[in-house]
Amino acid sequence: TSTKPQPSSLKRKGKKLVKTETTSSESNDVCTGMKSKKDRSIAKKIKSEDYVVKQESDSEANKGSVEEDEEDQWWLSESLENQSCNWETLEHNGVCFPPAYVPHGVKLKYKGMDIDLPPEAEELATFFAGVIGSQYESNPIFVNNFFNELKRSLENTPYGKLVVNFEDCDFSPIFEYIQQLREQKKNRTKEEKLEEKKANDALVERYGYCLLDGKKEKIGNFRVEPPGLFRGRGQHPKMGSLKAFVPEDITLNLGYAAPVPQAPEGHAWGNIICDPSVTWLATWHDSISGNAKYVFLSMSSKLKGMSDLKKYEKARELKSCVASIRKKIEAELLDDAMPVKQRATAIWLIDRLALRAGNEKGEDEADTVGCCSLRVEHISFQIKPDPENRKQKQYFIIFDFLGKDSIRYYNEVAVPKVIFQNLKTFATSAKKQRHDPLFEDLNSSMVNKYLNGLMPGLSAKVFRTYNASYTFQQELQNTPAVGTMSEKILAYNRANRQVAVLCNHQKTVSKSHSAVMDRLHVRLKVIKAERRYIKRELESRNCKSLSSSSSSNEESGVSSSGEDCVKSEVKSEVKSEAKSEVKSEEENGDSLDSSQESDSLKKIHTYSTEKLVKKLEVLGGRILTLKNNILDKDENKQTALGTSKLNYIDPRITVAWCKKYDVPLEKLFSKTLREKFKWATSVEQCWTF
DNA sequence: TTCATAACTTAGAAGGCTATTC
DNA sequence: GAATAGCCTTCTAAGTTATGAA
Repeated sequence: TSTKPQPSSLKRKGKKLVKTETTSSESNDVCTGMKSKKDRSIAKKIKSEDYVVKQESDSEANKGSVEEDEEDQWWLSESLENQSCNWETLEHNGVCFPPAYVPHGVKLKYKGMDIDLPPEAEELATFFAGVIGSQYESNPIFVNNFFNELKRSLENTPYGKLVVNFEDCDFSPIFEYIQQLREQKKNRTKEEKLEEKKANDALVERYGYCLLDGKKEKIGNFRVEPPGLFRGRGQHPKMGSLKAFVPEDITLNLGYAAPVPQAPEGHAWGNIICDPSVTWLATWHDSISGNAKYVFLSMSSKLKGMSDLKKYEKARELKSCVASIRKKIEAELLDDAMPVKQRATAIWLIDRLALRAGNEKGEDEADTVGCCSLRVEHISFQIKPDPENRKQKQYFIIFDFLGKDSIRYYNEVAVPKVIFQNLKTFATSAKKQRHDPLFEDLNSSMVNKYLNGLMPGLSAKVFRTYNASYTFQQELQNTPAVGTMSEKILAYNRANRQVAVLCNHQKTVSKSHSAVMDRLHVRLKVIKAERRYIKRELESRNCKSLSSSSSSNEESGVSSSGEDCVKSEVKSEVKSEAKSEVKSEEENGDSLDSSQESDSLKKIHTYSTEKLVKKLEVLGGRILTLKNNILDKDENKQTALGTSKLNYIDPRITVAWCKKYDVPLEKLFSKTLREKFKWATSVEQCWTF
């Protein structure tokens, strides 16, 4: 009999322990003889909890004893040292398979002829009909790859030689069928929706959680990716190819004593291993790239939380030594050796522009670059006179390239002369062509190796985290000491936006953006107009009280005093403003409904003066909030704030800021974010990055 | 040293859900 | 109560980095 391998013997990659596959029903006994005392006690606990872990509601989860809560607060006790072993026991129910394809029988038309497709081809055609209306439909790479797949699926059928031209294919019957299904889905009854929710909840209950060292943890992506046409970003050469689902390719990672879950009917797991040196629960291969895909724990889990905390602590460590690192890099910019000069210049860009490292990419991937993989064609040079001192020159580099996800990076940057000269040398040396690499003596692993020598654990991406968090903290200093909630949140979002701009996090402007902005402007005008009506009403009441003593003067149009002059001036100004307001509303076609207008006017006349003054205050507040809202929205139309909030900004900065400015955390972090950053919520308001 | 790749983080899009508006 | 907007979550593509083998 073998003895249970200790985790330390499993830490090296490639030395994974392969378990003998057993099903849940025969499970627990198989390894009994190998269990340690601790394992046995955990196995018992797991059994008593019925293994299939139940989803707790928020309130139920919070009912745990103080002892349990403290146990959950790993950040108070766990060491952040690198550990070769991520867990001692791990149990889960495997992964959730996508439903098998059910043929619908709707025909493809080819040259007007009905084609009765075999199931595989029909599934492919249905995948394609699913992208009709999207940008992929008209993308020649996508269409070509898809059509090759379709032809391949028809090779050994009577249609193999008939279906040869994509242009002769008519997918509209299948498209219409899909639309019908979508419509049906939209029009589901309450009962149907409830039924579906129940079924989904059951899946989440079965597959959505695992037991890691006896503690229930949420799993991130327990559903295996369903088959479909690959939707690569940018000009990906493989887009439109079939991304297959191969059930037998799935490997599960389970604790040594854990029961092996039953594979779905008719299938078997590809492999079962026990490797506590990794955090994934299941893996398979992507049929397009051959790359591994994994099932990991959710971001609210202890393992992910620890990894996050480590990341930010590493960035803080960089903060403490960034000055000396920069000094060293600046000296190396002038080094005679080309590899050193190139490395220093690249690191300067990674640090100051928050560029990604930039690994080399393959032929079968989209042509995107990062710092080390920049090519001559991606930068241009410009020298301008310094506007403040015409005798001085300003040196500019214009960056224009496609970065991660084929998002364009365009930036005109004023740089020190030495950076300008270095880049110019790199771009023009050895008769380089446009498509040649700018840093031919450099790659990302050389940069990282060097950085690691300057500070243990330092790599290119730590600069991005450090600069993002540091910038955010600095920008937050612009928060008004005294301000309304909306002003504070605007300040927060502005700081967030600075970071998003630095990291070049973009989103496509929504189709409805301009319409939404128009509507907000109209709403603002309406409120302003209402405020003016009230002001006018108050003015006239004031005047009436005055006029009782000087009505003759007013009637004759002659003011008895300078004060009256001013009042009438204000009055006429308000009148004309209100008029122009209404006029511009009419021009926009969005004026107040006339009945509404007169209603609100009527009401205003019946209100007491005190009530009107109060209403005036309320409207003032509303106008301010709306103005901030408009500003925020417009500045934000193209910038995605979420990515930096999720991955780059140390959440402790937000927590401390919220405490300092008395802003509820819920205003800034969604439920998932609060769960993810549980470890950050206990910091004091004086905490700094 | 180079190459391949395992294992993880980071990323935008899509679609669902919910609050708001009419 | 329906329509709409926008927030939030899910999905999975696309990066980075460390490590082992050749």
